Amino acid sequence: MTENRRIAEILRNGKPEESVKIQGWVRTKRELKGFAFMEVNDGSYLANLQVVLEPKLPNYEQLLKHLNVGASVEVTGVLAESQGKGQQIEMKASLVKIYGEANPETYPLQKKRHSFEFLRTIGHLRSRTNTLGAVFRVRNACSSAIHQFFRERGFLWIHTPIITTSDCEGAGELFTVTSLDPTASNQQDYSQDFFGSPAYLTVSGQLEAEAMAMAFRDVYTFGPTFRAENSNTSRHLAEFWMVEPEMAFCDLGGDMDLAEAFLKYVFSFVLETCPEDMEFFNKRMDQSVLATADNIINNEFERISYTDAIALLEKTNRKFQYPVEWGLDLQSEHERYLSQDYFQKPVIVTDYPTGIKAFYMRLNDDAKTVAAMDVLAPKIGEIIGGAQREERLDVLERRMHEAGMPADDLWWYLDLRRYGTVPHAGFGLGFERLVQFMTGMDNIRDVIPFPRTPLNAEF
RNA sequence: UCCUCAGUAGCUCAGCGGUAGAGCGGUCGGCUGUUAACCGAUUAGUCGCAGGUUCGAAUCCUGCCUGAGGAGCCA
Repeated sequence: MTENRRIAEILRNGKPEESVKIQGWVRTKRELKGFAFMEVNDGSYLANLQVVLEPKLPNYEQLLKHLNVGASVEVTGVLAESQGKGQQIEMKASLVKIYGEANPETYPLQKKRHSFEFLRTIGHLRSRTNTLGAVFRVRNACSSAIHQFFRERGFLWIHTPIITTSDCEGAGELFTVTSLDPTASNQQDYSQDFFGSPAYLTVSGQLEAEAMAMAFRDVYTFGPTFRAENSNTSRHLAEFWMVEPEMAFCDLGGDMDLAEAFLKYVFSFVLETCPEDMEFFNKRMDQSVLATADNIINNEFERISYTDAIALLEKTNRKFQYPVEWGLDLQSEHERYLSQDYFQKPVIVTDYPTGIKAFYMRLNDDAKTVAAMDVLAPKIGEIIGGAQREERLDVLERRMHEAGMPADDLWWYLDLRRYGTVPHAGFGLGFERLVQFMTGMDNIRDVIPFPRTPLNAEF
Protein backbone atom coordinates (compact mmCIF):
# COMPACT_ATOMS: atom_id res chain seq x y z
CA MET A 1 0.00 0.00 0.00
CA THR A 2 1.33 3.40 -0.94
CA GLU A 3 1.44 5.81 1.95
CA ASN A 4 -1.32 8.41 2.04
CA ARG A 5 0.31 11.71 2.95
CA ARG A 6 -0.61 15.30 3.67
CA ILE A 7 0.57 17.79 1.08
CA ALA A 8 2.20 20.00 3.72
CA GLU A 9 4.30 17.08 4.81
CA ILE A 10 5.28 16.17 1.24
CA LEU A 11 6.29 19.74 0.41
CA ARG A 12 8.43 19.89 3.55
CA ASN A 13 9.98 16.41 3.58
CA GLY A 14 9.21 14.70 0.29
CA LYS A 15 12.13 13.10 -1.56
CA PRO A 16 12.36 12.18 -5.26
CA GLU A 17 11.51 8.55 -6.09
CA GLU A 18 9.14 8.18 -3.14
CA SER A 19 5.80 6.57 -3.93
CA VAL A 20 2.97 8.64 -2.51
CA LYS A 21 -0.76 8.96 -2.51
CA ILE A 22 -2.56 12.27 -1.92
CA GLN A 23 -6.16 13.34 -1.62
CA GLY A 24 -7.47 16.83 -2.10
CA TRP A 25 -9.11 19.34 -4.40
CA VAL A 26 -7.92 20.60 -7.77
CA ARG A 27 -6.92 24.24 -7.54
CA THR A 28 -5.80 24.78 -11.10
CA LYS A 29 -5.00 22.88 -14.26
CA ARG A 30 -2.78 23.80 -17.20
CA GLU A 31 -3.04 21.74 -20.36
CA LEU A 32 -0.29 21.63 -22.92
CA LYS A 33 -0.17 19.64 -26.12
CA GLY A 34 1.65 16.60 -24.82
CA PHE A 35 0.75 16.62 -21.15
CA ALA A 36 -0.81 18.65 -18.38
CA PHE A 37 -0.19 20.06 -14.93
CA MET A 38 -2.68 20.25 -12.14
CA GLU A 39 -2.22 21.61 -8.67
CA VAL A 40 -3.85 19.90 -5.72
CA ASN A 41 -4.50 21.35 -2.29
CA ASP A 42 -5.67 19.51 0.80
CA GLY A 43 -5.81 22.47 3.18
CA SER A 44 -2.70 21.46 5.04
CA TYR A 45 -0.49 24.04 3.40
CA LEU A 46 -0.64 27.35 1.58
CA ALA A 47 1.12 26.00 -1.51
CA ASN A 48 -0.31 23.32 -3.77
CA LEU A 49 1.37 20.15 -4.92
CA GLN A 50 1.97 20.20 -8.66
CA VAL A 51 0.97 16.97 -10.32
CA VAL A 52 2.21 16.06 -13.80
CA LEU A 53 -0.33 14.24 -15.93
CA GLU A 54 1.03 12.33 -18.90
CA PRO A 55 -0.86 10.72 -21.81
CA LYS A 56 0.13 7.24 -20.69
CA LEU A 57 -2.30 7.60 -17.78
CA PRO A 58 -5.34 5.38 -18.13
CA ASN A 59 -8.22 7.38 -19.66
CA TYR A 60 -5.96 10.42 -20.12
CA GLU A 61 -8.33 12.27 -22.48
CA GLN A 62 -11.41 11.64 -20.35
CA LEU A 63 -9.53 12.47 -17.19
CA LEU A 64 -8.43 15.89 -18.44
CA LYS A 65 -12.00 16.74 -19.29
CA HIS A 66 -13.21 16.03 -15.78
CA LEU A 67 -10.28 17.28 -13.72
CA ASN A 68 -11.68 20.76 -13.35
CA VAL A 69 -11.02 23.36 -10.70
CA GLY A 70 -12.77 22.28 -7.51
CA ALA A 71 -12.92 18.56 -8.28
CA SER A 72 -11.92 16.17 -5.50
CA VAL A 73 -9.21 13.68 -6.36
CA GLU A 74 -6.96 10.94 -5.14
CA VAL A 75 -3.63 10.75 -6.90
CA THR A 76 -1.11 7.93 -6.69
CA GLY A 77 2.34 8.46 -8.11
CA VAL A 78 5.99 9.13 -7.58
CA LEU A 79 7.69 12.27 -6.35
CA ALA A 80 10.25 13.89 -8.62
CA GLU A 81 12.47 16.90 -8.62
CA SER A 82 10.64 19.57 -10.58
CA GLN A 83 12.05 20.52 -13.97
CA GLY A 84 10.25 23.83 -13.91
CA LYS A 85 10.75 26.81 -11.66
CA GLY A 86 8.44 27.63 -8.81
CA GLN A 87 8.60 24.41 -6.84
CA GLN A 88 11.27 22.01 -5.69
CA ILE A 89 9.26 18.86 -5.83
CA GLU A 90 6.33 17.63 -7.85
CA MET A 91 4.43 14.43 -8.37
CA LYS A 92 4.21 12.28 -11.47
CA ALA A 93 0.79 10.66 -11.46
CA SER A 94 0.34 7.00 -12.24
CA LEU A 95 -3.28 6.79 -11.16
CA VAL A 96 -5.90 9.49 -10.71
CA LYS A 97 -9.25 8.85 -9.13
CA ILE A 98 -11.92 11.51 -9.25
CA TYR A 99 -14.25 11.48 -6.25
CA GLY A 100 -16.47 14.35 -7.27
CA GLU A 101 -16.45 16.65 -10.27
CA ALA A 102 -17.01 20.40 -10.20
CA ASN A 103 -18.79 21.80 -13.22
CA PRO A 104 -16.65 24.71 -14.43
CA GLU A 105 -19.66 26.53 -15.81
CA THR A 106 -21.25 26.80 -12.39
CA TYR A 107 -18.43 26.42 -9.85
CA PRO A 108 -18.09 29.95 -8.47
CA LEU A 109 -14.39 29.89 -7.62
CA GLN A 110 -12.23 30.82 -10.56
CA LYS A 111 -8.52 30.89 -11.14
CA LYS A 112 -8.42 34.56 -10.30
CA ARG A 113 -8.62 36.95 -7.38
CA HIS A 114 -12.02 37.33 -5.82
CA SER A 115 -13.22 40.12 -3.60
CA PHE A 116 -13.85 39.22 0.03
CA GLU A 117 -17.39 40.54 -0.35
CA PHE A 118 -18.07 37.98 -3.05
CA LEU A 119 -16.40 35.19 -1.10
CA ARG A 120 -18.73 35.93 1.82
CA THR A 121 -21.66 35.03 -0.43
CA ILE A 122 -20.12 31.57 -0.91
CA GLY A 123 -19.17 30.93 2.69
CA HIS A 124 -19.34 27.18 2.16
CA LEU A 125 -16.64 27.28 -0.53
CA ARG A 126 -14.43 30.20 0.38
CA SER A 127 -12.17 28.17 2.67
CA ARG A 128 -10.81 26.57 -0.50
CA THR A 129 -9.04 29.83 -1.39
CA ASN A 130 -5.47 30.71 -0.50
CA THR A 131 -6.30 33.60 1.81
CA LEU A 132 -9.14 32.04 3.76
CA GLY A 133 -7.18 28.81 3.99
CA ALA A 134 -4.27 30.69 5.53
CA VAL A 135 -6.64 32.53 7.87
CA PHE A 136 -8.16 29.37 9.24
CA ARG A 137 -4.83 27.64 9.70
CA VAL A 138 -3.61 30.68 11.65
CA ARG A 139 -6.87 30.77 13.58
CA ASN A 140 -6.37 27.16 14.54
CA ALA A 141 -2.76 27.83 15.58
CA CYS A 142 -3.94 30.76 17.73
CA SER A 143 -6.42 28.49 19.40
CA SER A 144 -3.76 25.87 20.18
CA ALA A 145 -1.41 28.58 21.42
CA ILE A 146 -4.02 29.86 23.84
CA HIS A 147 -4.68 26.48 25.41
CA GLN A 148 -0.97 25.72 25.60
CA PHE A 149 -0.19 29.10 27.17
CA PHE A 150 -2.70 28.63 29.95
CA ARG A 151 -1.93 24.97 30.49
CA GLU A 152 1.74 25.78 30.99
CA ARG A 153 0.73 28.22 33.70
CA GLY A 154 -1.59 25.87 35.54
CA PHE A 155 -4.86 27.49 34.47
CA LEU A 156 -7.98 25.34 34.30
CA TRP A 157 -10.06 25.59 31.16
CA ILE A 158 -13.62 25.93 32.33
CA HIS A 159 -16.82 25.74 30.32
CA THR A 160 -19.19 28.49 31.29
CA PRO A 161 -22.85 28.35 30.29
CA ILE A 162 -24.06 29.66 26.97
CA ILE A 163 -27.59 30.12 28.26
CA THR A 164 -27.92 32.59 31.12
CA THR A 165 -30.79 34.15 33.02
CA SER A 166 -28.96 37.21 34.18
CA ASP A 167 -29.21 40.17 31.84
CA CYS A 168 -27.18 42.49 33.98
CA GLU A 169 -23.63 41.73 33.00
CA GLY A 170 -23.49 44.74 30.78
CA ALA A 171 -25.72 47.17 28.98
CA GLY A 172 -25.33 45.16 25.79
CA GLU A 173 -28.40 43.85 24.05
CA LEU A 174 -28.98 40.13 24.44
CA PHE A 175 -30.50 37.41 22.32
CA THR A 176 -33.51 35.89 24.01
CA VAL A 177 -33.71 32.13 24.39
CA THR A 178 -37.20 30.69 24.60
CA SER A 179 -39.09 27.52 23.85
CA LEU A 180 -42.43 29.32 23.73
CA ASP A 181 -44.27 29.46 20.43
CA PRO A 182 -43.83 33.06 19.29
CA THR A 183 -47.33 33.08 17.84
CA ALA A 184 -48.97 31.77 21.01
CA SER A 185 -50.80 34.02 23.44
CA ASN A 186 -48.60 33.10 26.42
CA GLN A 187 -45.55 34.48 24.67
CA GLN A 188 -44.73 36.97 27.44
CA ASP A 189 -45.51 34.65 30.33
CA TYR A 190 -42.04 33.53 31.32
CA SER A 191 -43.35 31.27 34.07
CA GLN A 192 -44.56 29.07 31.20
CA ASP A 193 -41.18 29.18 29.49
CA PHE A 194 -38.54 26.47 29.61
CA PHE A 195 -36.49 27.98 32.43
CA GLY A 196 -39.41 29.64 34.18
CA SER A 197 -37.83 33.02 33.69
CA PRO A 198 -36.39 35.06 30.84
CA ALA A 199 -33.24 33.49 29.40
CA TYR A 200 -30.58 34.79 27.07
CA LEU A 201 -27.45 33.84 25.19
CA THR A 202 -24.41 34.79 27.22
CA VAL A 203 -22.56 38.04 26.62
CA SER A 204 -19.68 36.99 28.86
CA GLY A 205 -18.61 34.10 31.03
CA GLN A 206 -16.81 36.38 33.44
CA LEU A 207 -19.10 36.18 36.44
CA GLU A 208 -19.11 32.40 36.35
CA ALA A 209 -15.36 32.40 35.75
CA GLU A 210 -14.95 34.46 38.92
CA ALA A 211 -16.85 31.80 40.85
CA MET A 212 -14.58 29.07 39.48
CA ALA A 213 -11.46 31.14 40.20
CA MET A 214 -12.53 31.15 43.83
CA ALA A 215 -11.97 27.38 43.80
CA PHE A 216 -9.08 26.82 41.40
CA ARG A 217 -7.19 30.14 41.58
CA ASP A 218 -6.43 30.46 37.88
CA VAL A 219 -9.00 29.60 35.24
CA TYR A 220 -9.95 30.65 31.74
CA THR A 221 -12.89 30.33 29.43
CA PHE A 222 -12.68 30.04 25.68
CA GLY A 223 -16.04 29.84 24.03
CA PRO A 224 -18.75 31.52 22.01
CA THR A 225 -20.29 34.80 23.08
CA PHE A 226 -23.32 36.62 21.70
CA ARG A 227 -24.25 40.26 21.34
CA ALA A 228 -27.48 41.40 19.72
CA GLU A 229 -26.15 44.87 19.06
CA ASN A 230 -26.87 46.28 15.64
CA SER A 231 -23.20 46.84 14.98
CA ASN A 232 -22.14 47.14 11.38
CA THR A 233 -18.39 47.49 11.46
CA SER A 234 -15.35 45.57 10.34
CA ARG A 235 -14.62 44.53 13.93
CA HIS A 236 -17.97 43.37 15.34
CA LEU A 237 -19.78 40.06 15.17
CA ALA A 238 -23.05 38.96 16.74
CA GLU A 239 -21.44 35.62 17.57
CA PHE A 240 -17.77 35.59 18.44
CA TRP A 241 -15.31 33.66 20.54
CA MET A 242 -13.92 35.13 23.71
CA VAL A 243 -11.04 34.17 25.94
CA GLU A 244 -11.49 35.17 29.58
CA PRO A 245 -8.80 34.35 32.11
CA GLU A 246 -9.59 35.00 35.76
CA MET A 247 -6.97 34.88 38.50
CA ALA A 248 -7.42 34.78 42.25
CA PHE A 249 -4.86 36.51 44.45
CA CYS A 250 -4.03 38.86 41.60
CA ASP A 251 -4.14 42.62 41.13
CA LEU A 252 -4.27 44.86 38.06
CA GLY A 253 -0.50 44.73 37.61
CA GLY A 254 -0.58 40.95 37.42
CA ASP A 255 -3.51 41.18 35.03
CA MET A 256 -1.54 43.43 32.67
CA ASP A 257 1.52 41.19 32.91
CA LEU A 258 -0.60 38.22 31.93
CA ALA A 259 -2.20 40.05 29.00
CA GLU A 260 1.18 41.07 27.65
CA ALA A 261 2.78 37.65 28.13
CA PHE A 262 -0.29 36.12 26.52
CA LEU A 263 -0.07 38.16 23.33
CA LYS A 264 3.68 37.63 23.04
CA TYR A 265 3.23 33.89 23.43
CA VAL A 266 0.46 33.58 20.88
CA PHE A 267 2.30 35.63 18.28
CA SER A 268 5.50 33.61 18.75
CA PHE A 269 3.61 30.35 18.53
CA VAL A 270 1.87 31.29 15.29
CA LEU A 271 5.06 32.57 13.66
CA GLU A 272 6.68 29.24 14.43
CA THR A 273 3.73 27.11 13.40
CA CYS A 274 2.54 28.91 10.28
CA PRO A 275 5.52 30.82 8.83
CA GLU A 276 4.37 30.47 5.21
CA ASP A 277 0.88 31.71 5.99
CA MET A 278 2.23 34.69 7.92
CA GLU A 279 4.58 35.57 5.08
CA PHE A 280 1.65 35.33 2.72
CA PHE A 281 -0.30 37.86 4.80
CA ASN A 282 2.70 40.12 4.97
CA LYS A 283 3.05 40.03 1.21
CA ARG A 284 -0.56 40.12 0.13
CA MET A 285 -2.67 41.64 2.90
CA ASP A 286 -0.70 44.08 4.98
CA GLN A 287 3.03 44.62 4.71
CA SER A 288 3.32 45.42 8.38
CA VAL A 289 2.15 42.00 9.59
CA LEU A 290 5.60 40.58 10.30
CA ALA A 291 6.91 43.86 11.71
CA THR A 292 3.89 44.03 14.00
CA ALA A 293 4.47 40.50 15.22
CA ASP A 294 8.11 41.28 15.83
CA ASN A 295 7.14 44.45 17.67
CA ILE A 296 4.70 42.56 19.90
CA ILE A 297 7.15 39.81 20.73
CA ASN A 298 10.24 41.91 21.34
CA ASN A 299 9.04 45.20 22.80
CA GLU A 300 7.36 45.99 26.05
CA PHE A 301 3.83 47.28 25.76
CA GLU A 302 3.32 50.89 26.65
CA ARG A 303 1.42 51.38 29.92
CA ILE A 304 -0.30 54.65 30.62
CA SER A 305 -3.03 55.72 32.97
CA TYR A 306 -6.24 57.13 31.60
CA THR A 307 -5.44 60.42 33.31
CA ASP A 308 -2.03 60.64 31.64
CA ALA A 309 -3.51 59.56 28.31
CA ILE A 310 -6.02 62.42 28.49
CA ALA A 311 -3.20 64.86 29.27
CA LEU A 312 -1.26 63.51 26.30
CA LEU A 313 -4.22 63.86 23.99
CA GLU A 314 -4.86 67.40 25.19
CA LYS A 315 -1.27 68.39 24.48
CA THR A 316 -1.10 67.08 20.94
CA ASN A 317 -1.65 69.24 17.88
CA ARG A 318 -3.89 66.62 16.36
CA LYS A 319 -7.41 67.81 15.74
CA PHE A 320 -10.00 65.36 17.01
CA GLN A 321 -13.63 65.25 16.04
CA TYR A 322 -14.69 64.35 19.56
CA PRO A 323 -13.73 66.30 22.67
CA VAL A 324 -10.94 65.16 24.96
CA GLU A 325 -11.89 65.70 28.56
CA TRP A 326 -11.28 63.86 31.80
CA GLY A 327 -14.36 61.79 32.52
CA LEU A 328 -15.31 61.17 28.91
CA ASP A 329 -14.60 57.83 27.29
CA LEU A 330 -11.84 57.56 24.74
CA GLN A 331 -13.20 57.57 21.19
CA SER A 332 -11.93 55.34 18.38
CA GLU A 333 -9.91 58.23 16.97
CA HIS A 334 -8.22 58.79 20.34
CA GLU A 335 -7.39 55.12 20.77
CA ARG A 336 -6.04 54.95 17.26
CA TYR A 337 -3.87 58.00 17.84
CA LEU A 338 -2.39 56.49 20.98
CA SER A 339 -1.57 53.02 19.68
CA GLN A 340 -1.13 53.56 15.97
CA ASP A 341 0.44 57.00 15.73
CA TYR A 342 1.96 58.04 19.03
CA PHE A 343 3.35 54.84 20.56
CA GLN A 344 3.10 52.67 17.40
CA LYS A 345 2.60 49.53 19.46
CA PRO A 346 0.03 48.09 21.82
CA VAL A 347 -0.86 50.44 24.66
CA ILE A 348 -2.39 49.45 27.96
CA VAL A 349 -4.56 52.24 29.30
CA THR A 350 -5.39 51.86 32.99
CA ASP A 351 -7.47 53.37 35.79
CA TYR A 352 -10.48 54.76 34.00
CA PRO A 353 -13.03 57.06 35.62
CA THR A 354 -15.67 55.22 37.62
CA GLY A 355 -18.52 56.56 35.53
CA ILE A 356 -17.51 54.97 32.25
CA LYS A 357 -16.71 51.46 33.47
CA ALA A 358 -18.62 48.47 34.77
CA PHE A 359 -19.85 48.05 38.34
CA TYR A 360 -17.65 45.06 39.14
CA MET A 361 -14.35 46.87 38.60
CA ARG A 362 -12.39 47.60 41.75
CA LEU A 363 -12.65 51.12 43.10
CA ASN A 364 -9.25 52.78 43.47
CA ASP A 365 -8.20 54.66 46.60
CA ASP A 366 -8.83 58.00 44.87
CA ALA A 367 -12.51 56.96 44.70
CA LYS A 368 -12.66 58.52 41.21
CA THR A 369 -11.18 55.74 39.15
CA VAL A 370 -11.38 51.97 38.88
CA ALA A 371 -8.65 49.40 38.37
CA ALA A 372 -9.52 48.74 34.72
CA MET A 373 -7.26 48.21 31.78
CA ASP A 374 -7.77 48.17 28.02
CA VAL A 375 -5.14 46.90 25.61
CA LEU A 376 -5.35 48.99 22.45
CA ALA A 377 -3.80 47.55 19.31
CA PRO A 378 -2.90 49.50 16.18
CA LYS A 379 -5.58 49.29 13.45
CA ILE A 380 -8.21 47.39 15.37
CA GLY A 381 -8.40 49.27 18.66
CA GLU A 382 -9.52 47.52 21.80
CA ILE A 383 -8.40 43.91 21.72
CA ILE A 384 -8.48 43.22 25.44
CA GLY A 385 -10.59 44.70 28.19
CA GLY A 386 -9.94 43.73 31.77
CA ALA A 387 -9.96 44.77 35.39
CA GLN A 388 -9.20 43.92 38.95
CA ARG A 389 -12.58 42.94 40.38
CA GLU A 390 -14.19 44.54 43.39
CA GLU A 391 -13.69 41.97 46.16
CA ARG A 392 -15.05 44.09 49.04
CA LEU A 393 -18.70 43.26 49.70
CA ASP A 394 -19.74 46.68 50.98
CA VAL A 395 -18.09 48.56 48.13
CA LEU A 396 -19.54 46.19 45.54
CA GLU A 397 -23.03 46.50 46.99
CA ARG A 398 -22.76 50.26 46.96
CA ARG A 399 -21.57 50.34 43.37
CA MET A 400 -24.31 47.99 42.24
CA HIS A 401 -26.84 50.19 43.92
CA GLU A 402 -25.41 53.30 42.24
CA ALA A 403 -25.50 51.53 38.88
CA GLY A 404 -29.13 50.56 39.47
CA MET A 405 -28.34 46.84 39.42
CA PRO A 406 -30.86 44.50 41.02
CA ALA A 407 -28.82 42.75 43.69
CA ASP A 408 -31.32 39.88 43.94
CA ASP A 409 -30.34 38.35 40.61
CA LEU A 410 -26.65 38.42 41.50
CA TRP A 411 -26.97 37.07 45.05
CA TRP A 412 -24.51 34.31 44.21
CA TYR A 413 -21.99 36.78 42.82
CA LEU A 414 -22.17 38.68 46.13
CA ASP A 415 -21.79 35.40 48.00
CA LEU A 416 -18.32 35.10 46.51
CA ARG A 417 -17.46 38.22 48.53
CA ARG A 418 -19.17 36.90 51.64
CA TYR A 419 -17.28 33.65 51.79
CA GLY A 420 -13.52 33.66 51.37
CA THR A 421 -13.20 36.66 49.12
CA VAL A 422 -9.80 37.44 47.61
CA PRO A 423 -8.40 40.13 45.35
CA HIS A 424 -8.74 38.85 41.81
CA ALA A 425 -8.46 40.07 38.27
CA GLY A 426 -9.05 38.99 34.70
CA PHE A 427 -9.67 40.15 31.18
CA GLY A 428 -11.65 39.39 28.07
CA LEU A 429 -10.00 38.98 24.71
CA GLY A 430 -11.91 38.99 21.44
CA PHE A 431 -10.54 35.95 19.68
CA GLU A 432 -11.45 37.12 16.17
CA ARG A 433 -9.87 40.50 16.83
CA LEU A 434 -6.70 38.70 17.79
CA VAL A 435 -6.74 36.73 14.53
CA GLN A 436 -7.52 39.93 12.66
CA PHE A 437 -4.66 41.76 14.31
CA MET A 438 -2.29 38.92 13.59
CA THR A 439 -3.17 38.37 9.94
CA GLY A 440 -3.80 41.97 8.93
CA MET A 441 -7.22 41.00 7.57
CA ASP A 442 -9.34 44.12 7.22
CA ASN A 443 -12.71 42.62 8.08
CA ILE A 444 -13.54 40.46 11.09
CA ARG A 445 -16.08 38.56 8.96
CA ASP A 446 -13.16 37.02 7.10
CA VAL A 447 -11.42 35.52 10.12
CA ILE A 448 -14.33 33.36 11.31
CA PRO A 449 -15.55 30.50 9.12
CA PHE A 450 -19.24 31.40 9.19
CA PRO A 451 -19.80 34.96 10.43
CA ARG A 452 -23.02 36.07 12.09
CA THR A 453 -23.78 39.75 11.70
CA PRO A 454 -27.00 41.77 11.45
CA LEU A 455 -29.07 40.32 8.58
CA ASN A 456 -26.59 37.56 7.95
CA ALA A 457 -26.69 34.07 9.45
CA GLU A 458 -26.47 32.01 6.28
CA PHE A 459 -24.40 28.83 6.12
C1' U B 1 -29.06 52.91 14.62
C1' C B 2 -26.67 57.36 12.08
C1' C B 3 -23.44 59.39 7.98
C1' U B 4 -21.05 58.43 3.13
C1' C B 5 -20.45 55.52 -1.17
C1' A B 6 -21.94 51.50 -4.29
C1' G B 7 -25.36 47.67 -6.77
C1' U B 8 -24.50 46.74 -15.10
C1' A B 9 -22.35 39.32 -18.04
C1' G B 10 -20.25 33.84 -13.44
C1' C B 11 -16.25 37.56 -11.25
C1' U B 12 -13.90 42.75 -11.39
C1' C B 13 -15.44 47.04 -13.56
C1' A B 14 -16.35 51.01 -17.73
C1' G B 15 -20.65 53.42 -19.79
C1' C B 16 -23.95 58.54 -16.69
C1' G B 17 -30.48 60.82 -21.58
C1' G B 18 -30.62 57.97 -27.84
C1' U B 19 -32.80 50.75 -26.21
C1' A B 20 -25.42 47.56 -23.53
C1' G B 21 -19.01 47.20 -23.45
C1' A B 22 -13.88 45.51 -21.66
C1' G B 23 -10.72 42.28 -18.87
C1' C B 24 -10.87 37.76 -16.37
C1' G B 25 -13.70 33.09 -16.23
C1' G B 26 -16.39 29.31 -19.27
C1' U B 27 -16.46 26.77 -24.24
C1' C B 28 -13.73 25.32 -28.90
C1' G B 29 -8.93 25.18 -31.33
C1' G B 30 -3.39 25.81 -31.12
C1' C B 31 1.23 25.21 -28.21
C1' U B 32 6.62 19.27 -25.36
C1' G B 33 7.47 22.07 -18.71
C1' U B 34 3.58 25.21 -17.42
C1' U B 35 2.78 27.78 -12.67
C1' A B 36 -2.65 34.33 -12.16
C1' A B 37 0.71 29.96 -18.47
C1' C B 38 0.43 31.88 -23.43
C1' C B 39 -1.98 32.71 -28.65
C1' G B 40 -6.70 32.72 -31.69
C1' A B 41 -11.94 32.34 -31.87
C1' U B 42 -16.42 32.14 -29.21
C1' U B 43 -20.09 32.46 -25.21
C1' A B 44 -22.42 35.65 -21.98
C1' G B 45 -26.92 40.67 -19.17
C1' U B 46 -35.29 41.80 -16.62
C1' C B 47 -28.28 47.27 -16.00
C1' G B 48 -30.77 45.49 -7.39
C1' C B 49 -36.54 46.12 -6.82
C1' A B 50 -40.96 49.40 -7.30
C1' G B 51 -42.79 53.88 -8.89
C1' G B 52 -42.11 58.69 -11.43
C1' U B 53 -40.07 62.53 -15.18
C1' U B 54 -39.21 62.21 -20.63
C1' C B 55 -40.74 61.13 -27.49
C1' G B 56 -36.92 57.98 -25.25
C1' A B 57 -33.95 55.97 -18.74
C1' A B 58 -28.50 51.61 -17.10
C1' U B 59 -28.06 57.03 -17.13
C1' C B 60 -32.43 62.08 -13.98
C1' C B 61 -36.04 62.02 -9.39
C1' U B 62 -38.55 59.33 -5.07
C1' G B 63 -39.09 55.10 -2.00
C1' C B 64 -37.40 50.32 -0.66
C1' C B 65 -33.79 46.22 -0.51
C1' U B 66 -28.72 44.62 -0.30
C1' G B 67 -23.43 45.41 0.27
C1' A B 68 -19.01 48.26 1.74
C1' G B 69 -16.41 52.18 4.56
C1' G B 70 -16.78 55.33 8.89
C1' A B 71 -19.34 56.47 13.74
C1' G B 72 -21.79 54.76 18.14
C1' C B 73 -21.77 50.16 21.25
C1' C B 74 -17.98 46.98 22.52
C1' A B 75 -14.27 42.13 22.42
